[in-house]
Amino acid sequence: MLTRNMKSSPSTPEQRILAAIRAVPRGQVASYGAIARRAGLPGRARLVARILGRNDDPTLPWHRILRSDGRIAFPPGSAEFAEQCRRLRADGVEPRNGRVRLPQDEGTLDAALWAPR
DNA sequence: AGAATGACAGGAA
DNA sequence: GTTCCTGCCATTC
Repeated sequence: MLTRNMKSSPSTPEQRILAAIRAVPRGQVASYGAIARRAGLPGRARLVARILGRNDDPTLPWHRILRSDGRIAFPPGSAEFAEQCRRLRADGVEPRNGRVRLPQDEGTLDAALWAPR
């Protein structure tokens, strides 16, 4: 088997974060912090942001990731902001003044179901 | 090595 | 319910 790094984890933090993002179903959203949690990296919300910024995979549902208060992370009026609104609507999610309603139990139930092994 | 930066979070005002 | 301010983490100057 391809053990890339003998003394580090089987999958890189980045890999797990990307997996957690891909796991968010259409019509649902999640915060940066929630993604980090599900990836087994609590407190690394800003790492999630960094990954997304560098990401180039068009199939990645990046638009489903929002700030903890449900607000879109891009500056209002920016092209990316508009694009994210558009893609959210395509998912059936209606952004209200740049924000959406996100799940109330992001840190509890999800964390349990996504608990790293 | 120290300071600045960023697709953030959480509690205070 | 919002806006502000401070704390955090990792990366880049």
